[in-house]
Parts: sequence; C-alpha cells; structure tokens
Amino acid sequence: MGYARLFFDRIPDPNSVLWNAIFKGYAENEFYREVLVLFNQMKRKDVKPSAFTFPFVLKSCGKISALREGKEVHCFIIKSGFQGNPFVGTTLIDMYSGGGAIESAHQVFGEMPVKNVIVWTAVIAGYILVNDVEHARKLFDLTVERDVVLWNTMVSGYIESGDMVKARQLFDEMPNRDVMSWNTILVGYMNNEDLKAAEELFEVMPERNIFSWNGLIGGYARHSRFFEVLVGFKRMLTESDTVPNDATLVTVLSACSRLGALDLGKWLHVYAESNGFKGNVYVGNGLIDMYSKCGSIENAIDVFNSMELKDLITWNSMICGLAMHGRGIDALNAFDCMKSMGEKPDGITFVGVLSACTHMGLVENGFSYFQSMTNEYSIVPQIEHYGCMVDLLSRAGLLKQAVDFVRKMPIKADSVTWSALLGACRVHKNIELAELALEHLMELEPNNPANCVMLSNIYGDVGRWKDAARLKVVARGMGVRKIPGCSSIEVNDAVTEFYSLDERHPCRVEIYEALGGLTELMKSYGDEPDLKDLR
DNA sequence: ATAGGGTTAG
Repeated sequence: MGYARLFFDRIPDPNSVLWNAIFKGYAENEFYREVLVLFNQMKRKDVKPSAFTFPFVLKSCGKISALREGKEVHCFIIKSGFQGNPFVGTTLIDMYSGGGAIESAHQVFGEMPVKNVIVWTAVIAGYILVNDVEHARKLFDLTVERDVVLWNTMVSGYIESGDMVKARQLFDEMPNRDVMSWNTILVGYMNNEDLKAAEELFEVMPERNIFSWNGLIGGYARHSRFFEVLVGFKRMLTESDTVPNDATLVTVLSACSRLGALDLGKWLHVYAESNGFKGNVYVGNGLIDMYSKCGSIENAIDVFNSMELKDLITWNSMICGLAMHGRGIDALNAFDCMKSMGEKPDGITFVGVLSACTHMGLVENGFSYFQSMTNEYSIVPQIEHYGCMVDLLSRAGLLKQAVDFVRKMPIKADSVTWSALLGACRVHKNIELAELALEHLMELEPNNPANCVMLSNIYGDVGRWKDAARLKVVARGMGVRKIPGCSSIEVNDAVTEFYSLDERHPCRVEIYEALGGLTELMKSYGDEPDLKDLR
C-alpha cells in the first residue's frame, strides 16, 4: 500500500476510478480509517463518487464501528442519488445491522426499489445478528427467490440461537446443498454439544473440504477432546486429499500443548516450515505456546526470535510461557521490549506479567504493574487479575493481606481466587484462614469435594486427625468423586494418560521400581522427597 | 473497481 499511495499521490487529478482503486487497496488491507480520511479528501477536491465508491467507504465505517460517520455517508448517498443501488444498499444494511441499528437497516431495506436475493440475505443476516431469529424467519418466508447462500444463512441463524432441531429441519428442506451447507450444520452440532451427531454427519457428507476437516478437529479441540484432535488430523493426512492450512495446524498444536505431545509438536514445526507456513503469525504463535507448555522453553524462544512479524498474541504467548517456566526476569524484559516495539498490552499480557511477579515473590512490583493497568493502559482489571494479586500475596506468605485484598476488591472473589488462598494456607500452615477460604468455597462450589479434601490435608499436616477425617466424610457426602489430577506423557509416538498411583499400565511393576530407585537416588543427594500426598 | 454464508492462536 505504501507504493500504491506514493504513486496515487503523484497523479495530478485522479478521477473517481482511481480513487476507488486506492479505497479498495486500503479496505482490503484493513486500513479502514485511511479510507475515511481519503474519502473526505475526495469530497474536498469535488470529485464525484461513483456507485463503486460507497461500498468501500461504508464497509470501512462498519469495520471500525463509526456509525456516526456512516450516517453522514448515508446522507451523502441520498443527496447524490445512489440510494437505490443494490450494492450500496446491501453495504448500508450490513453497516447498520453490524452496529446494532437494525431499525435503520430495515428502513434502508424497505426503501430499496429493487430487492434481489443478496439484499434479502443481508437484512435477514442482520436480524440474526441482533438475535431476532423469528423476525429473520418471517422475512425468509416472504422471499420469492432463494439461493443456497440464503438457505445457509437461515440455517446458521437457527444454529446461533441454539435451536438445532429447527436448523436440521430447514437443512433437510433445502432443495440443494453445497459443502458449506454441510459444514454449517456440522459446526452447529459441535457448538451445541452434540459431538455424536457431528461425527455421524461428517461420515455421510457427500464432499469434504478444508473447512469440514477444521470444523471436525476444531470442534474436538473446543470440547477438550485432544486425543480425537490428533486422530482426526492423522485421518486427514492419510485418507483425504485435503491439505492442512494454518487453522488446522494451530488447532493440532493446541492439542499437543494440552497433551504434552512434544514429538508430534516438533513434527508439526518441521511440517509447517517445509509447507509454506514459515512466517505465518498464527502458526508461529501456536508453536510458541506448544513448546512452552511441553516444557521446551528454549525452542519457544527460538521460534519467537525467528518471527519477523509479531502480533499481540505472539508477545502474550512468550511472556506467559516465560512466566510459566519461572523465568520471571525474562518475562518482564519481554514486556519492556514489547512496549518499546509499540505493541499495546492487553488484559492477558498482565496475567503473564503478574504471574511472573508471583513466581519471583516480587510483591511490590506486582502492585505497581497492577496499578499501571488502569493508570497507563486504561485496562479495567478483571477477576483473573484480582485473582493474580491474591495469589501474589498468598504465595509470598502475606495471607492476612491477601484476605484484606479480597475484602476490598470491587468484584466478588471467584472460586479460583479462594482456591489460590486455600492452597497457600497449606504451604504456610494457616488453619484459620484456610477455614475461612473453605467457607466461601462451599458457597461458590458446593459440589466440589476437592476443596474439602484440601482442608482435610491441611488438618492432616498439623496432626489434627479428627478434623481431617471429618472433612473427608463431608467430601464423600457430596455424591461426586473428586476428579483425580491427571497427567500425560508421550512415549513412542503415542500419548498415555496417567494418575497418581495408577495401576493400569502393563509395565506398572517396572515403572514403580524405577520410581523407587529414583527416590533413593534423590535421597543419596540429600533430597528428602515429601511423600505425604501419596497416602 | 462494488454487495450476502464456514475453520485457527495467548
């Protein structure tokens, strides 16, 4: 765009076609503000816009939610007699409904002399966007011409409102379906918690494209079914001609992160580099996160350094990854570096920054970063940030201050916050505050036995066995079993889950013998393993 | 040279 603009600026009296070309360039590259600035210049130079001008300008207004400017453009359109143009009208409808002004969108629609199927689709999509499916359906029933896009729009309207029955009914009524119709209903089932229906549909689809595969794999990922993500990806590679794209890789990388599948993650890294994804910001971000969460922070840093283009998520992934690995200084340095590169931090950046402070015990620094959120960056701290502060104080052993902080918080503390405090009470052996934390946790999560088990363990630590037993009984009385903490390890190209004291593995005897040997070895180095939790 | 539908990351 830089060169295009230089060239444009040297044209003595650009006509409307040339103006439209520069608008198109800026709109396609998401420089929406620049489109509006240039449109004003065009008006000042008295160049008459054509019907082609307004779609670019209106789209830009919509994208940056500049409804006020959009209305001015609308007036200009009426004055210059373009309001009947279907292209202009459609973009007006789109802009108004995108800004929540559905009445204005409907008015534009009503005043249009020629309503083709695209105009109808735009206004129906508008009603869907403002959660008025019923109104959308009424309009749909009034249409005389229906093409596959209109049908798909109405089907996805029902899906977004959570009504899969109506969506499926309409899908079955469709005179003809394209791949997108199938993909829409597939993702619909996935997002409305019916994985089985989605899986069955996937098997009978007449045709699949990249969106079908990503819909399946991405749906699994959203439901934390990470093994299925890997299985789906392997199926895609072996039994289809569809080539993975960046969205596919990002999804599979996130599954690797959660499963600790470092070898597969490394394979994906090589695959990405040799298949044209070098320099893809999405994939790079996924790789940073995968390497961090799989324990390989050095590889994460290498990916980070190799990325020429970085966005907010790149920085956030790196900062959070470093904090996660206890490299607080590096995390805070990265934060400074980010600012000097002109990238604006957001709420998630501060989750990383605050947890970096927590792991280094930097209470005062943590507070000044917390203050800077509102003072310097006008970011309103959310519950997770208050939780970070409670965690910061708690882990530093300042339990009393942590409770005071909770009392002064403008938001009600959630279970994560109280659990952080409860966990720290165990380390710092503070029974009184542990009991207080449990009281609140019982209110917030009355059916989670983990909280009672934790307090029971704290009693056990200090030898109050009666109280410990009493709370174990309470925990058991909750009717649900505590979900055991589960971990996973990648061995020989497969990921295996395991629990504490797991007896399921065929090699359990050898595994526990090796663990016993390691424990002895640690003792010989003077380390005394704390085996309390293995009771 | 312009308008309506689907997937991804912290």
